Amino acid sequence: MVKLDDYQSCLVSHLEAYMSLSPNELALLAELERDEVEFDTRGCVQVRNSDAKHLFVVKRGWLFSSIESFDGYRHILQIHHPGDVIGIQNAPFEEATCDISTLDECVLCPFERQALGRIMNEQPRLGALLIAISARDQIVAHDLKRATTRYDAPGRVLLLLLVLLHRLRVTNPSMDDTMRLPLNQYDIGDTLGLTNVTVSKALRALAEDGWIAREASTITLRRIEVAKKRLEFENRYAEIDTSWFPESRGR
Amino acid sequence: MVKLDDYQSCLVSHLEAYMSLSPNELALLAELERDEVEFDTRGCVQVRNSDAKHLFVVKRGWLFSSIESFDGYRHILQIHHPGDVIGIQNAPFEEATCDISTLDECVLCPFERQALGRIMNEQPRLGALLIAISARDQIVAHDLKRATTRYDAPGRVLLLLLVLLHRLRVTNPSMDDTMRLPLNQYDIGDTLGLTNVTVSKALRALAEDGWIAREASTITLRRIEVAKKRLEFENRYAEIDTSWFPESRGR
DNA sequence: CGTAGTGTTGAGATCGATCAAGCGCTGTGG
DNA sequence: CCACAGCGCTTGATCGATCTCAACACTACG
Repeated sequence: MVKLDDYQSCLVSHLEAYMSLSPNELALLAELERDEVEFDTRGCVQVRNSDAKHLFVVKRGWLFSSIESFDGYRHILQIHHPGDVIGIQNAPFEEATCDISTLDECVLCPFERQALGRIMNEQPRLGALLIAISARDQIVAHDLKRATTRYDAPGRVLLLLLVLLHRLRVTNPSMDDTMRLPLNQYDIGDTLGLTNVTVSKALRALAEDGWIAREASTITLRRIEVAKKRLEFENRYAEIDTSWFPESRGR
Repeated sequence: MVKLDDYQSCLVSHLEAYMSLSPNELALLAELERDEVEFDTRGCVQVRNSDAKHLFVVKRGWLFSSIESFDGYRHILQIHHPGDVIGIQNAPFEEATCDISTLDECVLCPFERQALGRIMNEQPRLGALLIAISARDQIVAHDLKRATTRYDAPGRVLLLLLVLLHRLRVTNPSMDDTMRLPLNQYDIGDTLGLTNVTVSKALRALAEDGWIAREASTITLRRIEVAKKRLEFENRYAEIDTSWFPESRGR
């Protein structure tokens, strides 16, 4: 258990990138982030089929949701960053539909699933935003799925890098084209339906063709605009249409 | 424009499979289904990047959401059945993120995106259920994505058939193991990341191995329980945990 | 100094894509 | 009634991208 009061809430930055929040909404969000739990690198946060009592706000660190088959294969469904809420799309199910693991040292804020119902009841506008962000993440997952069936290995890897960079920029607007990548090549492979071997070769090819520059676990993207066009990349993170949201409640 | 007042609403059957609805909630739903529009077989309902003003309730017929790349490839994201609401996961975006096309003669009920906000405001419990159903469909999409990267062609096709059968049973509880399949082999391929040729061979292999029986566009599944285990199929349609939903509003 | 985790490289095997030809059915027009 | 075109489906041959298997390099760490 660690207290990090000096951190500005990443969740608030994430949400305020799309909509400015009222004091009441901020107060409700603060409740979600009341408890903090620290997790080690490469640790396990949630096990599939266990009782999914909690959702999590990511305060620090990267995580991923995955499913492991009985023959040992792992499929990574989604990658989570600071400012994300994990578990909204699992809300329909009592038991966790996937494993959740850390890629980093992480600080998470667990909160009860009931809180989601309370938000929808008391501050429906905030509820709509959380739902919309979760829906946006699903669209991103669709984009990656399409790449998985349509592009070769280097194309898939490059698209994933583009997606990650644009996601990070939402909560770090000052970022340039360089990012730290805590995923190893097995992780990337399990996200894109490739093996670590193919990922290694794809990264090498991307570097040789001048799409990326690598240095340890840091990656710089080059020729981003060209890459976006080639891969038909759409930045799903740019904006969220809030025009249909219910009105903010005074209290 | 066609009136079909004698139809029991499939949307209501779909929702009541998971939660019984109050008169107020039913009244709000009825408003969504006020307008009816008929579409021809293999027609276009929505074009990507057009103004996504409407969501749709499916009253009759099958549809699919897809994305077409500029090189002509089509990727099918989701298949829609009577009783579905199309467009909830696109709500965050002003412009449609995908095309929507019919597979059948369809009857749809278009409604304004604002209505979703109103439901979340006035009947948050009903809003939560609609969101939960949309989230469930995303989990199903994840299952199919996993199959796409992990299983060979016959495995993918068989999993898709299992998914479709279980979805149809939600709104037709009396169904047996036979269903009409308005998808052609190109459609199946575009859903699973295969070509029509591979789908043809996969269906043939499945029939030879006794997993399915075919007759025109009708398919009967055999040895369903064994297939479920082999493919680690989970029936996401069985139940939705409503325990966290906000309370029903008296008015 | 040994071990575990990660990344690299190469050789052979495999599954699905591609290409191509042909079949059966349906609707249309002569 | 027949000829024809279009569509969906089938089947076979060849090709290529990725997987599998295996060996090895590098680093961190005890």
